[in-house]
Amino acid sequence: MKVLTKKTDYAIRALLMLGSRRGEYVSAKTISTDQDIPYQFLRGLLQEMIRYDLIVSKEGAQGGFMMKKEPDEIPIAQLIEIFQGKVQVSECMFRKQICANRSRCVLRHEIMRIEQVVNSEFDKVTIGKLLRDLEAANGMAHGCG
Amino acid sequence: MKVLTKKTDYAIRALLMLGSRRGEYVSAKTISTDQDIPYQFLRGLLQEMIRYDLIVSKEGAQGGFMMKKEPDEIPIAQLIEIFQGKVQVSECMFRKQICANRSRCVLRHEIMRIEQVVNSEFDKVTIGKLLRDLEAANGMAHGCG
DNA sequence: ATAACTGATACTATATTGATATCAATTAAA
DNA sequence: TTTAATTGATATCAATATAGTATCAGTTAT
Repeated sequence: MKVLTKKTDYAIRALLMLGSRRGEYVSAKTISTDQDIPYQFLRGLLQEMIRYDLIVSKEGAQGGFMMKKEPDEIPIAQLIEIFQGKVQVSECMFRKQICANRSRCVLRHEIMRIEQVVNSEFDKVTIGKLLRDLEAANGMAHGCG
Repeated sequence: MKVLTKKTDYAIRALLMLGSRRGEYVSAKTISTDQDIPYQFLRGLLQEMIRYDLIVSKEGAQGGFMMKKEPDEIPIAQLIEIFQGKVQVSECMFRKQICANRSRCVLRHEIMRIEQVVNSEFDKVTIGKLLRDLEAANGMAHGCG
């Protein structure tokens, strides 16, 4: 079970790069080369992130992409939602048996509870937090592990 | 993002049925009809669960499947692992940048931490627990929600 | 004018998920 | 002892999701 798909993974990496170079426009080509992300695939992801107001773009020569939102205001939960759809553990799996009427369904509650835990974990980790972790790691004797 | 696939969902329902009729052999056909699970698909799932020692089978007329393990010893984490593969948030997404050497990678740690939280949640919910929830729900004024 | 860019969109390939079909072997029971 | 109900094993197929490529029009700094 893969929790993060390539799309989300690439998007996070692109945002980390933009986050570390705030105020400049960074081209898709630069991000693609630097982060080793397939160029056209990345273009699509960047467009999508514009639609969600996470970044802005500038067309033409010397154009590129730039962070719009604060890094701390971008939890990876949001990126997962954008690129993989809302986290849903399952539809009420017990409907056929006892859930003619759903809201009191204790089993559903159990499942929803997990859903919330998972989501809240992904909410805690923001691009801002990852950027700070990254800085700290770079400060240390280089190479990790 | 769908956390439980049909396979896992069906497997849980099948186990709940076997769990509520312990000591008897229940045929795939009965489970299929009762739980509205595609027959041949279910057969495959049951075979898989035999391989993992969760259930046993008896061939021939009046044959079927029966729980082998204690319901409390079957966390849905295990079913997810069997039918969807081990939960892995992602490969170290930052390798290219700083993770020539992985084990000290703080970012990787962040990701692994979430992985553990998610897994531990799915570990807490066992077939046994769901069976008790189910009983409690059936005891209440029928229909939930 | 031109080269470096993004916007938009269509397309292809591959993998995963969900489902069906078939036939041999086993067993309870008529 | 035949038959119907069943599992074991395996092959195949369809639908969907994921990953990646290609193309062309429009914009802008130089």
